Amino acid sequence: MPELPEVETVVRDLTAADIIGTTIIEVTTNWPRMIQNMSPAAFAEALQGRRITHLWRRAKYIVFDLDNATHLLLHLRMTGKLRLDQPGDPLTKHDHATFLLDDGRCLIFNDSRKFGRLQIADDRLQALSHLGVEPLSSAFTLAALSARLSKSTRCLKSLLLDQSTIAGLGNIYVDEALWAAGIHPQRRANTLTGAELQLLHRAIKSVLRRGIKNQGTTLGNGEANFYSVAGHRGRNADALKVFRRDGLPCPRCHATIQRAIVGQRGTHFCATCQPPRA
DNA sequence: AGTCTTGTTCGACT
DNA sequence: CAGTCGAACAAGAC
Repeated sequence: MPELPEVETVVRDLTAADIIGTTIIEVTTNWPRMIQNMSPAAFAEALQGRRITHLWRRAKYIVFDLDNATHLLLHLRMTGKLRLDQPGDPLTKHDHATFLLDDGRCLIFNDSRKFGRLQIADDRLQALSHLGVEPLSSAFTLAALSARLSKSTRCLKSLLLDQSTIAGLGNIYVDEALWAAGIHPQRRANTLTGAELQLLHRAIKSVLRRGIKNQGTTLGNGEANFYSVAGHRGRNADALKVFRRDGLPCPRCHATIQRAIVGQRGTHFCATCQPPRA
């Protein structure tokens, strides 16, 4: 599933494909609910003739800055994918939006589960204001993490998945970070010790940086998996220590990795390295 | 055929 | 009221 490292990989691939500087000529969509706050006709009209001036990521959002100071926000949710087609390439199943560019290429948004969302924002700061701190930015300090966690009685994993706390973590990287830090996912957030907060702070940055370096995590071969712009797979699956490895030995202590449902999400951990209580 | 999965939003509960 | 929790969304994988 696209989390921060996967979305960052998509943005880098689009940038490398020289999408910045192109102009959107024509827009088609076929699933009205994927466009937020706007009719499909208004959405197409807002984009046609607009030049893409910059491209960047905030949390799991892809942001296209446009030449009239508006922004196209795209969230891939669980199964959204982008690809760049050459003229004449056929559409495929689950292609839900097309953006014809002035160089003849076509940016295609494909999403088998239709959970992905597109949005036009006049004010990007307001549109993204619900998001918490960017975990690879200088604002993500140990003090910032400690302040947020110490104010909550919530189960730690649920709080880390909350995008208004730390923006960009998802199920894979939360499980990996908690294993790296040696902290049980069901600990209450405000019960972490100073030493545990420091371990978690380092672990979050570490697993995300490694995910980006490996160009994202692609598990299995189904279409629900992550594929970046050129259709290439991420290499980070080999770096995972616990995610979807239940029943296999823990890489650190060789105890069997457990799976449980925490906050309605499949959760993988080592009960020996990550004891229930500190 | 039925269950599970996933990120985010929204409504309900405490 | 604020914080927390769980249902809902959609459709492929198994």
